[in-house]
Amino acid sequence: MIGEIFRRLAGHFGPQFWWPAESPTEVVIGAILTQNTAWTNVERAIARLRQAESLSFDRLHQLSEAELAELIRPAGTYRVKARRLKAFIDALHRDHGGSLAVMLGGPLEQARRRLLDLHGIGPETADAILLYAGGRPSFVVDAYTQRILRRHRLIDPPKSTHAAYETVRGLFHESLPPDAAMFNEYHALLVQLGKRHCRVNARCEGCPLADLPHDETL
DNA sequence: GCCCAGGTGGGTA
DNA sequence: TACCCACATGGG
Repeated sequence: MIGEIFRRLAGHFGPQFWWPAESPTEVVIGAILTQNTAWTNVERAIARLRQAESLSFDRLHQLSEAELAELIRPAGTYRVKARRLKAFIDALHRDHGGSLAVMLGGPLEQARRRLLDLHGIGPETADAILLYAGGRPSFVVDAYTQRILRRHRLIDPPKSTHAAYETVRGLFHESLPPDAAMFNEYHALLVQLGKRHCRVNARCEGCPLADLPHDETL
């Protein structure tokens, strides 16, 4: 069913060109800035960093946390995110010689664990960095994905937010070949579906999954 | 004015 | 472990 849903969404929406970042560095910054935040606000913050010629780990390493916070202010929760960005960059230099490729390399679950151990990197941010910055086949599960799968009764109601995340990620990993380009596209398609059709209590008219079993109240 | 957005961590029971 | 809340800007 996971594969069938992908085929339908890809046929219905077409290519997504998701995560329009110009570099892996920008992906990492965007991944942290977008936590619980609309992407338009992230774009403002990234534009300010670019304007200040600070869109690199080396430059961010030089900035004080307060200076960084001021630059990323349009992204919201900017003091929190400045601390999280600093924590990431500190670890990158301290533990991986400043190399993102080294940090994101090695066995996938070990690399993921290294990210999860950092302050401010939860499962979704870790998977977004692995997939979009590292090209690693680590499926990104967001709120849309969880609701879509619940709506179509492909997962049980979550016991906890953590268990729900890992359950959904595991379902995609066991149902699909470990293909980063496909994981990338699939996540983007699920976000499209979530925004366009699969909203809480929304009707399923026009939805490419409308003929599949579902519960519109979820 | 109110709710939400491509979450996470800390505190409390 | 399982909730509850702070974090904060900009758009609908």
